Amino acid sequence: MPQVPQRDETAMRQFVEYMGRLLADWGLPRMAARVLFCLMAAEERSLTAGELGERLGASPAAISGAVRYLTQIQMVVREPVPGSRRDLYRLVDDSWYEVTLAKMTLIKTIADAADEGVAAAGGPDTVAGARLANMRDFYQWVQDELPTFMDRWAERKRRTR
Amino acid sequence: MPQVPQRDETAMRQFVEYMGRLLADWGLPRMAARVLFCLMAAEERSLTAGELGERLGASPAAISGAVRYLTQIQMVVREPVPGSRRDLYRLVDDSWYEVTLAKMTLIKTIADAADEGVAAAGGPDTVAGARLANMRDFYQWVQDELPTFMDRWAERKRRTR
DNA sequence: CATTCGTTTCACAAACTTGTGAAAGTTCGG
DNA sequence: CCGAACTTTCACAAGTTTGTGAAACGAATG
Repeated sequence: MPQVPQRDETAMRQFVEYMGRLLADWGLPRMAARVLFCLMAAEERSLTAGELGERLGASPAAISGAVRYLTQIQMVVREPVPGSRRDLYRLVDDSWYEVTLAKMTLIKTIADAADEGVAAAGGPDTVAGARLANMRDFYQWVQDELPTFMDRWAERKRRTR
Repeated sequence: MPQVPQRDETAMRQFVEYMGRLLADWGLPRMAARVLFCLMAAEERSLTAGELGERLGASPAAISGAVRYLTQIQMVVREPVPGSRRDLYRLVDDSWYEVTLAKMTLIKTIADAADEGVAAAGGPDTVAGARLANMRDFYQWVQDELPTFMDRWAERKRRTR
């Protein structure tokens, strides 16, 4: 007889902490990353600030700051519950797809900055200018190709659904 | 008569600082980022530690730490000069392409971690498990597509050369 | 073999991040 | 309205990161 899938709470807590650390390296504030994966790991569709604090062993203040950040970058939505003081926090669908796209805006910034550098160097025919132009072209190209790249994921997901 | 391209030292110094800050946000140690762009911005093919320190207004100690880091991640090579105490530091060609690829290994790590999460959640048929499986699939797909993506850049560069 | 120039190492100081406790603010229930 | 339940804000403490000065180290030169 097949074993019914069993949730392993201990492993889950470890997972949340590990993933939190990974995404902290990626640039998210640490507590925000932990809250994010607490939501990812929850069987519930949404959690209150109190529940988050309890599960993570963090103070209400820390949770407050974290969810503010996460709603700011649109990975989490706040859902006020009518007739209650608690707000519910829910993950935004496809937020991973979105946040990865958002991260990529930095690439455009880098390409633009490199272009400034080319000008300051005295144009692309100087030694430094050529180096910088090369860098600019690479990141510009990545920037241009990204939308198509991401569309392919949307396409694939549509097909396998 | 066309104006000869003129290097603007002031703009260049600003560019180095600005780009340094951008890449510090990207995850590089700040001083390493500044050294990197000091090299990018130089007309010379390579610079000594002393020159780097002078141009950046940083101590020898700081330069030492920064170049150690940069050689570690293979964005810079140290070229000892025979019959001299000074080492020269030179940018590695195509290092931007390379470093971007290297950055992407984190994606694989994230996909693997997400897969652990699916198991801990009790499989992809649980609510949390399905969420995590979705995340895993996205990053796994990106990971799989990246080599092809980067090959297209190499291809394009070959054509436009 | 001593001197000098250049680089590296180490301990410490300054600045920044991050999370907590406590108090204030808000919203619902009586 | 008053009290209770949550949440947010703020000042501060703890932990990290980052760069400096000083001393040690190593290599070339006379």
